[in-house]
Amino acid sequence: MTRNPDETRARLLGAAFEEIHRHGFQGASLTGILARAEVTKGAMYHHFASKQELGYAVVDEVLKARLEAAFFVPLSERENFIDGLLHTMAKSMEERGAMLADLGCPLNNLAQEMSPVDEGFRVRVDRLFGWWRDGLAEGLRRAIALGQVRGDIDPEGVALFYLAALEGCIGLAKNARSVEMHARCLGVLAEYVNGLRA
Amino acid sequence: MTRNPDETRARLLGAAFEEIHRHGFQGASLTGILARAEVTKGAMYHHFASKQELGYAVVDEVLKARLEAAFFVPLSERENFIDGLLHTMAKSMEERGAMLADLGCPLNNLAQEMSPVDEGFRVRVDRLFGWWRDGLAEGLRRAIALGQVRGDIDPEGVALFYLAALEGCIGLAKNARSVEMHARCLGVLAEYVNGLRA
DNA sequence: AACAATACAGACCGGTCGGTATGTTTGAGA
DNA sequence: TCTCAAACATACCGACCGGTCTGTATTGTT
Repeated sequence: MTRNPDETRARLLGAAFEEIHRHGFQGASLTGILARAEVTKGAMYHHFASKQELGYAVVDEVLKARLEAAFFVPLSERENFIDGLLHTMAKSMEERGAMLADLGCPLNNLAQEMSPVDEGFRVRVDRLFGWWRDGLAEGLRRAIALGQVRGDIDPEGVALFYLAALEGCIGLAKNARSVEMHARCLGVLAEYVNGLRA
Repeated sequence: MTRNPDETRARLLGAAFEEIHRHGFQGASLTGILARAEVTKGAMYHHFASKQELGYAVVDEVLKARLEAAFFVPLSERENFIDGLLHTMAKSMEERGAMLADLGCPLNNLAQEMSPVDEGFRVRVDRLFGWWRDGLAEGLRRAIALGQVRGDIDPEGVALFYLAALEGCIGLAKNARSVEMHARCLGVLAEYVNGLRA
């Protein structure tokens, strides 16, 4: 058996991400994570000090990378900011719509479950939400300067509201197990976003 | 020791609600619930068949009553629907703002945690969300007929979006542990709601 | 080749979990 | 007053939890 510590670590992170996404952090058992990763307990405790530290690493590494791929990258694929924003919504809908309606947003799931329970999770998730929000607000500010977006709006407030609405749509759709509800909710959000154009 | 089965049951429901609100259903231990309720395990298993059934009863009874008190009642305290809606937001903000920014919305917490894990919870929570959404949509339809709200909107879609945004605001504020963020997010939502006026 | 240090493997541990079995007390109806 | 079901109380159970411990195999270093 050839060894590959980096791959072992990556497999643990991937398996932990999926188990946590499905069962929540508290509901995810170490045994389940290890089985999915096909890694033994000894290996896992060699790479991570505890289940908690493994969870933290999932936020810092896996969730961060996913957020970048799902938001920042597609956003930059359009010249116009509003077009870019609508593009991120459409793309995530077609690429991960079923998954989102089924299991919800991994980041927000963790936020809702862990923020009252574990400060370490709360801070880490808050960092990612802050990054996301700042990206939105900054984009809005630039778009206002470029005359793409109305100048009478508060960029920070709208960024916050957009994020809230987006996560809310995913959350409701997840509870209803309905991609159709997800699409419908995003449709109204898209109207709101279009209403921001100058 | 005088006996009072109804009160015992009510105490169990109340304690379960609070423990679940703080730790989530999976994270809430029976022991903790029993300690808070000052009720023994025997008494609890006399009134409820399992922890799951206790949780179901919390949704069907406690959460339902709270939703009625927090939404349907204040909504009907204003003639104009938009005024009523803003009134529910203001009232819940001032009466439960700290609690919401701390622990979030009990109904949505349960939705996010349990819907992928337990179909019984999912269905029950979905029932309450449906009730809420229908109340909003029906109110919007009547308000349109009364000329209070623009006629070019889709009542069901807006109702869904409003609910999503509201829950999203609470969720983000909870993760940030910030009543100020909660207020700010609700402020933008209030602008949106005001924009619905005819 | 010798030696560490790293990377695992897996048995084992104490504790807590939800749940049960059995016994006792209480109070309403006959 | 007697009876019996309802309303509790408590000791206990097996399962599973996260975590540890000891041992072993692999790999880079000298």
